[in-house]
Amino acid sequence: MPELPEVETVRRELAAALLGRAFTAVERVEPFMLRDTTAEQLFALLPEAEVQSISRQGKFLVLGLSGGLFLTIHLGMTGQLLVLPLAAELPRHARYSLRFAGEGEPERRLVFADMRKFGRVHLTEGGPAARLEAMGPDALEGAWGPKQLAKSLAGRRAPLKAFLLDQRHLAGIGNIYADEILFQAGLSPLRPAGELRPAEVRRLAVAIREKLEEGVRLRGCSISDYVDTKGRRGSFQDSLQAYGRHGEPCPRCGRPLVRTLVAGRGTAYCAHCQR
DNA sequence: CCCAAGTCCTGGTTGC
DNA sequence: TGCAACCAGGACTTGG
Repeated sequence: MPELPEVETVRRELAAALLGRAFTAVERVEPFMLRDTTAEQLFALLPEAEVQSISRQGKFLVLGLSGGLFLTIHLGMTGQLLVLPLAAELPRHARYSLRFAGEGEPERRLVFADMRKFGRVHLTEGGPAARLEAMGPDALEGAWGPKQLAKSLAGRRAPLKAFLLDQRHLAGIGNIYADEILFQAGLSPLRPAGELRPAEVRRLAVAIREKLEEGVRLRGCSISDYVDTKGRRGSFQDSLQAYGRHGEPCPRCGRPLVRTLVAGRGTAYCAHCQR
C-alpha cells in the first residue's frame, strides 16, 4: 500500500524525471478518477504546462505547474505512477497517461496504473486540492513534536491505532506503518488515545519518525502491489515486525502475535509487549 | 464467500 | 436542551 514512505520515494523520482519539463499531451484519462476537474479541462489545460515543483503532504503528491495550475495525485490502495518511454506498451490497468518532454528530448509517459479504483487526480487553479486543507502536518517532515502530539491525543477515546490512521491528526500513516510504529513503541493499538502518559507519547513520537524514516531509506514496502516509477520494488517488507505476522512469534518476547480488528483494519500486535 | 485497505460519507453518541 | 465534536461502520473496488 502506498503510504508516506512509498509516496516520498515516488516523489523523489518524479522530481528527477519531471522538473523543468512540460506536459505535451493527455493521452488517456478515465473520468471516474477525476476530482475538482473534468476530462475536458484536463485536455485543455495540461498540454504545455511546465512542472515547476513536486511536493508531498501525507500520501498526496502535488505537482505545481506553470500558469498557477496544480495536479494533486493520490495513489489509493494499489496505484502506481510509472515513467515509461513511448515505445513501451501501456500497462494493463492504465487509468491515465500524460506525455511529457524537455527541450529537445524524446517524449515519455507518466502513466497512472491502478488495478482497483481508489486512486484520484485533481487539476486545480491557484492551489492544491481543497481537501488537503483538512489534513494534519506531514508525519515525517511536518512541524510537530511530542507536545503537539499530546495535545491532539488529549481527551480522545478512539483506539490509538484509529488515531494514527486519521489523516486529520498526522498525515501519511497507513495500516502497515501503524502496526510497525505501535510495535516499536510498545503500545497497544487498542489503548484509548487520550490515556497515554507523557513518556508513552514521547515513545510514540520517536517511533513514528523512526519507522517512516526507515521506510523511506528502504524505498517503501512492496508486500503487495507497490513499485516505484521504474517498476522496482522496495524492501521494507523484509523488515516487518508486526504487520501481517499474526500467529508468528513476537520478535521481542516470542509469544505469538495476535490479530484483531481496529477501525475496520486488520491489526497484528503482541498482547504481552504492547500495552 | 471472505479478505485486503485508501478516503469519503452517514448516522449515532458524547459531553460541554 | 442544543449543538458541535467525536467516533464507528458502510460504500466503493478487484484479485487472490
